Amino acid sequence: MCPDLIFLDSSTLAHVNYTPMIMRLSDLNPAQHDAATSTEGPLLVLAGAGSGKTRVLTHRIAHIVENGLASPHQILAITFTNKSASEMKHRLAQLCAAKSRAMWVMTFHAMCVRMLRAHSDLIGFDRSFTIYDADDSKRMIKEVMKSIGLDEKRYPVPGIASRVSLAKNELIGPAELASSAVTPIDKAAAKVFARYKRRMRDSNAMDFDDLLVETHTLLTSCPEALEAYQERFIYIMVDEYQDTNHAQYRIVNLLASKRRNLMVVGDDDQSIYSWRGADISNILEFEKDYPEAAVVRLEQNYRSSATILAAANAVVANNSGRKPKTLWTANAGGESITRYRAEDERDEGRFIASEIERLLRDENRGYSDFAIFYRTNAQSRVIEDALLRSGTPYQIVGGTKFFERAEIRDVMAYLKVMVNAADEISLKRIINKPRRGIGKTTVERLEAEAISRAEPFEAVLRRCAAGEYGSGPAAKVGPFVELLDELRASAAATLRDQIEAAIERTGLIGELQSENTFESSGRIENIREFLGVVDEYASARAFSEEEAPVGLPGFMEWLALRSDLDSVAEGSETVTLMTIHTAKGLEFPVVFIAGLEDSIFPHANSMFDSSGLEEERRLAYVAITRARERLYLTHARSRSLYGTTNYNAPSRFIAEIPQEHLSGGFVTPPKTAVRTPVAGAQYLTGEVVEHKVFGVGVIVDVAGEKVTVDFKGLGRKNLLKDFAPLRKVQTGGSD
DNA sequence: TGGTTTAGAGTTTTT
DNA sequence: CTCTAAACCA
Repeated sequence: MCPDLIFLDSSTLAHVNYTPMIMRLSDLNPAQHDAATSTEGPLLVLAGAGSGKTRVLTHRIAHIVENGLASPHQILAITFTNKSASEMKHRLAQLCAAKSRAMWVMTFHAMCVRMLRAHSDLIGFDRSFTIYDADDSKRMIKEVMKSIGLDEKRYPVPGIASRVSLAKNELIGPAELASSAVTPIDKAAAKVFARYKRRMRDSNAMDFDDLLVETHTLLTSCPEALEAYQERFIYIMVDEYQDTNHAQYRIVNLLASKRRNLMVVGDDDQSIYSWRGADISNILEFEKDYPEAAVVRLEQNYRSSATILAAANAVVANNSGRKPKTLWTANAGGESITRYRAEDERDEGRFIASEIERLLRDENRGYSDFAIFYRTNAQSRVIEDALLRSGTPYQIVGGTKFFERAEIRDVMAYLKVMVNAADEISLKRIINKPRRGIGKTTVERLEAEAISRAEPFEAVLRRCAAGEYGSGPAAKVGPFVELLDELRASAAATLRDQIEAAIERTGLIGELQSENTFESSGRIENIREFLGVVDEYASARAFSEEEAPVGLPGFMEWLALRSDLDSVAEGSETVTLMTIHTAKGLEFPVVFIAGLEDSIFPHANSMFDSSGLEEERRLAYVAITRARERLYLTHARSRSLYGTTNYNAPSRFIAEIPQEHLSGGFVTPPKTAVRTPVAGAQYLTGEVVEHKVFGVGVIVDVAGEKVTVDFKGLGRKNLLKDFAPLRKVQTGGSD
């Protein structure tokens, strides 16, 4: 997908000459070599940050194949992200060429989907089941709550959803959750869970958690299936083991229990997803589960300067219950860490922007050398603002997501309904999009009818279209049902043609065109961009496995399991902004960690219990260890958040770094760094402009100092008209 | 039914 | 402060 990316996380690249096509175990240090060649029996690899674990994993797999210990299709390597899966695949392709194709190198969820599709009949789902994302899942929970009369005010949907999700991650079912429920909200969650489960099954849909739960069910209730996989996978490897939840842990154990050639790689100090059900004890207690396990520690860090590593070590040393390990490096001491105490968050942004400009000049660096991390997304705004003022090109990773846009979700809902007629949530989403006069009351009546008849929603729609509920609704619903039939019957030469024709036929674009506003033209643009995603899929699929489903169902599966992170444009010369969670697994020469204040980082909600605080500390450890050469820690004396100003103490994590590694504290930013603003420009709504970072966009609104610009593919941005690096574009259209 | 207004909520989010 | 979603009115 992004060939340039292959080595991005290759922490070892700096010291080893990587030679494609030739596997050289001699390139590994003794511990790495040990981990790569200890193939028989269980193995726990404790891999510190930047210690070359991906390198070990790929060399180990290559070693297994080269020595004929197993053939490629008998190897299973599980990762957490698509990004690390594709990185590993690329590296394997270079190490052992075509043989890597038959291997299962994929995420947990992708593995589950593959198993579930192969055996869907055994677990009572149709092969064409839909994967619901968090938004679909929340809608379903909402519907369930409405149907049993639970008040959303008293029982907030996110609270119910997270309880259900955590239960699933623990492999706890509705009945068990009900029996352990004490508080009203827990009782409500258990009630919702039971019905949710039923409705999901009726809709032939699974959410992300269900993929794990159902796979576990499959493997425990169908011994033949389990045995087949146990026989097949001679060697199993799991990356980021510290982030496995209980369901994942059980699935791995089931698969590995026969041959016991299980290698898990992880770092307990980098466990930062416990709030999502990740269970750190899975790694801490691996040796209890597998008493015969060998343990290898990768303790040499190849990434960071000695100073940065010392700071990271010092911070994380304050946590208790860690696996004992000391990360060391042969790298030079390097620059001391710069601490900057800003007056407020604007000053903080200004400092970061000016330091970037200074290093760019004095150290001859490029923009892509820099990354800015923050604890919460809300912090990015002010930093963006400062970067815009200084004319620094940047990209935000995470943030507003293309696939969360309403118009994209609408298109996807149509496609889901085409694949899976039982998908009620998607059906309800599109029933009145574009507007066809089917309002809330009609939908509610049809829904009640569906429940009382115990029929699928679409069946009731067909009754309605046939006139069972009068001619008025029939006239509205009839054309919709016809549309569905047509979409499902459509045949086209290519997937792209099929989807393009479907979008056209739905009338979504037609409605947006008749709106004829700048916003609607942006939405049309987004829908067109969606077709680009189809092409992206086609090319991604072109050089991957043949076992995966093809056509529209294959595309929908790929869409459901992909993430926005996959499409991050890494080749571009920009500063990168992201949350610390997103930064895990990446590295940059220069790193800024912003907002190091108590109640921001550590976050107020996690500050007052020790497990929460320890996870925040691990987050700090992850953030610090992303830096190769230079590290900046910034905090602000005052910070306004949600309209109120707070005075936060500097983060306790700063105090945990030995003073000899810190410099500054009161660095004054040079004022000269701020670029001359392009003051005085007048913009009118509808004008086309070009932005240094965001590209071409249309002015949607002008209000005082601010202009709102709708950028192609990026959506709307509020910019300061006198500072933003904007330039008027002569032509009328933005194609 | 559909547009407008107002009320409330706002850590982190690999899939 | 700023975005989203439910209530409200035409």
